[in-house]
Amino acid sequence: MKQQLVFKALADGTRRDILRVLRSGSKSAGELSEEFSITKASLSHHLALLLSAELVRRERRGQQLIYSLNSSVAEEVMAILFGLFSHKEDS
Amino acid sequence: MKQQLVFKALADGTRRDILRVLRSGSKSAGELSEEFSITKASLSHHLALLLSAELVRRERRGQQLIYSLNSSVAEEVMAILFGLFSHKEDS
DNA sequence: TAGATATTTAGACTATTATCTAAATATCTA
DNA sequence: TAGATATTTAGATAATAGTCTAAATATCTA
Repeated sequence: MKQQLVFKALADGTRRDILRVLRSGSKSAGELSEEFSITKASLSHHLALLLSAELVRRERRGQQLIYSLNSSVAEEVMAILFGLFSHKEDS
Repeated sequence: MKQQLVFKALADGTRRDILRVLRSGSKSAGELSEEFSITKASLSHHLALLLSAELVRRERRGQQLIYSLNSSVAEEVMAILFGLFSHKEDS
């Protein structure tokens, strides 16, 4: 996991919102775009960043590209946060 | 806690490094600056962002300003990540 | 209180990022 | 295969962010 990519990806509110929307189930790019007031092109840009951070997965279903959460990376992020904030002598 | 401030603060590698350095104990701005190759002014800028996100605390000791971790915010961040990545029907 | 030390603030510059429109690519179906 | 649909990519633009130097502020001490 590339730490810098993950934290940059999480830094944007729209991208965090995308993750929240995907909590209720996988969605195509088009379905996702209905939830946001930005253009499909901008949304695609955000999805590309989430993908490169491996926070979401993508698979093609016919003409559609379906996006879904990749929860395993969340666990890694939390492990890093534990590392950032736990005092050294504590553990 | 202001989510946007926290995630923006964590998005920069230097700031994450500052948090890591502070794991081994509180440090003054000057002591911190010895660990980094940027100017004191730039470091001060990063510390201001970490402060505004409440990821660190600051107290004055004479001429020095001492910075230390604020671990409780880390727990909040992790709770948010759980929220972002856990599937809705799971819980 | 004057000078030294510690740190921040102000202002400028450059790089990165979020957004848009227009064009390109991929897939399906008649 | 032509046209329609779904999505991404390219290129441009405006806002944001990281860094620097120089100046300002706060505290200590002789």
